[in-house]
Amino acid sequence: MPELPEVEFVRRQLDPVMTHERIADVEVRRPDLRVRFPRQFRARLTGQTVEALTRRGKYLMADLSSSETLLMHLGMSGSFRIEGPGTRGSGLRTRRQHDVDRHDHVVFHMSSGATITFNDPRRFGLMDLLTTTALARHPVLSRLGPEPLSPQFDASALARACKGRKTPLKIALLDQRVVAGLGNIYASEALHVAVLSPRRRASTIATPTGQPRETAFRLTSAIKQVLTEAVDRLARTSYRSARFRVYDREGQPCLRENCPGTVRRRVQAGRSTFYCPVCQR
DNA sequence: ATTGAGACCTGTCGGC
DNA sequence: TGCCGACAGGTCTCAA
Repeated sequence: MPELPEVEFVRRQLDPVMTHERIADVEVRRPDLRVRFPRQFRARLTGQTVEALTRRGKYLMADLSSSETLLMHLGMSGSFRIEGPGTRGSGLRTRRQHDVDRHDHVVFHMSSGATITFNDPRRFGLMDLLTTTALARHPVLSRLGPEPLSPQFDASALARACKGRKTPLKIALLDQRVVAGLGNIYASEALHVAVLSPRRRASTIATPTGQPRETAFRLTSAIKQVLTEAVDRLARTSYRSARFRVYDREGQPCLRENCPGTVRRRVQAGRSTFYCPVCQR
């Protein structure tokens, strides 16, 4: 479920229970997530204070007093449950106690008494513990593209990253080295806002020398708009209830003013893309 | 160097 | 009801 807006939402949920708080203990119930847990995971975390909880793309990073960093990724199905002092348990509890427990892989016991549980049925998530140098050299993190909501992400940056790429534009947007944090939903959404076809070559938004064309400006602001809206909506309405422009709306009318098109689904690189073949060019 | 296909793992949903 | 395939919001690896 998690793309940048959802990960940012999770970060904001965790921040008050983690930042400036001490980790009293950690239970690892199942260490075989996408990446096997590092050695001494529990020992290296226990007793540490979380100094800051930040996000980069879809990654969460807890800076520890030991100056190591706890790196976390939610994969496809990861979530955190916060319980204990100062919190009201999450609705998950009532639903499926059994499945919830079955996929609880890591439990952080904070010295405040709060408990933070990482649950991930598909186990595509990851947790890792990295020194400052290892973090800077991390093969994925060090190559992440700009944060889409930062000033560093502009039409020039996007055009440069897309220059010469023959991949369909939608696929380029999913490449975290182009821009960090877009996923399958918001890539489709942004392309619809920008009125650009997901099928056109990525290189077409740049000139041969990598200068941004008008389409690059449109796409950049569409990405910012779509992500900002989603972050704001989550902040107001605590999860779900999302209404997308095209995602999962196959066969339904295009919502663009005066567009007679019908939303279509097509598979690109093994993933569903939703778009309006009439207005998106 | 790019790019597509398959793999990873579990759950859910619709059709027969 | 039960079985089966298709599909799910992410990423990695491997072969062409």
